[in-house]
Amino acid sequence: MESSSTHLIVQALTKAIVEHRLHPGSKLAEQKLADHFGVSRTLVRQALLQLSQHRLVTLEPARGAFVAAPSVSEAHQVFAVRRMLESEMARAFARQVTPAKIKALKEHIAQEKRAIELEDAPGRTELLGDFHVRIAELMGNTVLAQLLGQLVSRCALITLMYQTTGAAAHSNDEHGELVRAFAARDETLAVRLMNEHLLHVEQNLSFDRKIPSNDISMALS
Amino acid sequence: MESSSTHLIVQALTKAIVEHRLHPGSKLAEQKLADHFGVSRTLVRQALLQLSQHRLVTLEPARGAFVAAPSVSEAHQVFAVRRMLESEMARAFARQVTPAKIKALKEHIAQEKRAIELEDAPGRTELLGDFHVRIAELMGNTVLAQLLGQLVSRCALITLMYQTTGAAAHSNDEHGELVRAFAARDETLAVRLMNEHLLHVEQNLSFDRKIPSNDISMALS
DNA sequence: AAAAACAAAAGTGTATACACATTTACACCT
DNA sequence: AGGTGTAAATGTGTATACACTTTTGTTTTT
Repeated sequence: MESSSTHLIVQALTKAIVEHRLHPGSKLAEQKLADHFGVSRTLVRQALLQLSQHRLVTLEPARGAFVAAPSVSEAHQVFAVRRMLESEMARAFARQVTPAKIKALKEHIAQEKRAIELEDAPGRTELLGDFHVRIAELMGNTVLAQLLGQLVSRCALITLMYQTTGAAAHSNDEHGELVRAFAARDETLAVRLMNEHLLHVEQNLSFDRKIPSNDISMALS
Repeated sequence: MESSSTHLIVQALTKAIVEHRLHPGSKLAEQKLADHFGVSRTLVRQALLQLSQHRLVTLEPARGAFVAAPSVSEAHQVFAVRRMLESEMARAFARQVTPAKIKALKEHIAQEKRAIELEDAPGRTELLGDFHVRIAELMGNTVLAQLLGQLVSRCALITLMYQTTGAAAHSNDEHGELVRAFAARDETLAVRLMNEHLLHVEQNLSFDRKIPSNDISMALS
């Protein structure tokens, strides 16, 4: 089993949704997607099914697939889960940190900074999210990394891509502080900083936004 | 979209896998399953795709679907994630506990005890796992509840159904202690107990087991 | 007799076909 | 004019068909 064509479609749609090129609520018609990707509806349906499991797409019986539009309550729940999971992840990471890992994170933060300075909004959103996944990867826990990856994607759908450059810079700063706490092996501080960081990100969400409709072929370029 | 037939198949297979009626490594041939459920391969494939996302099934390209056989390393990673997530869940729950919630948990524990006394192995495994999911539900965080549900399923695939009655009774006792800590609103104790409880469950795993092959129609009754 | 090669069988991967539900458009009635 | 009912069109849900790959069993070769 497992066709890589399906995976390509999943990735393309995930990217488009997370980068807000496809807006929440947009209809994802199977035949249109099939034409666009040059495959049959079969593969598109497989992809949509996967995306619905990732909660990036909602499926309505006999009506079709739509880009997910998480409720405010769901958004808060996702962030609550991230705080539970990631504050303890920070503790575990602080316990097993090495110079090489610190270096890797510092390099990641430098990349973030570059994307922010270039006002590359999609790039910086992805990088700011990946920072958290990267920590899990550096811990060698792929289960955690994958789980967190999904949560971060969901948050990206929630977070505004048009997050102010200021807010992005703030996140970047907090990542820096966090790494300093890791380097000092200060568990307690790392836990506190991670918690506060995620609270700040959540607070910066603006939950009052119009959802413009959108054309599939435009969004996928 | 969304056919409930597919969901029925997913549930039936999940139950069979979690209860170890289908053993890790068993081949899940599409046509055989299709015949058994009286549907076409299309729906079976959808179900298998979903199960592979839940990590209860692995898909090998052009070879087919097999009941997942998590490695020892993966098992430890899953438990590590559960400890991170659930210790903080315990803290949050202790903060927002009410008499009604305590009552609900006590009733659940009574059910566990009954299943253990009746030596109902599948029933007790499910109930012992559901205790953790129930806490998330009582917190009103459905995101957390669903996530935890998947992690618990994965653990059930890992845990032995033939877990000794003694180990099951031990888990049941620890659930009771945990609820007492909740009732006393003792955050710190609740966190510690949850951590220790999950460590005990993990330690009781026996990682050296033969995997007998199995017939699909037998297992699904 | 063991190994290699080949043919048949079984099974997966993708496309297409068709039944049914939903949406849309238009004519009809009030 | 506005609302209602009906028919066409559009789209989803499931089954089936067919190409291609893997497996299996048999024959051939050394």
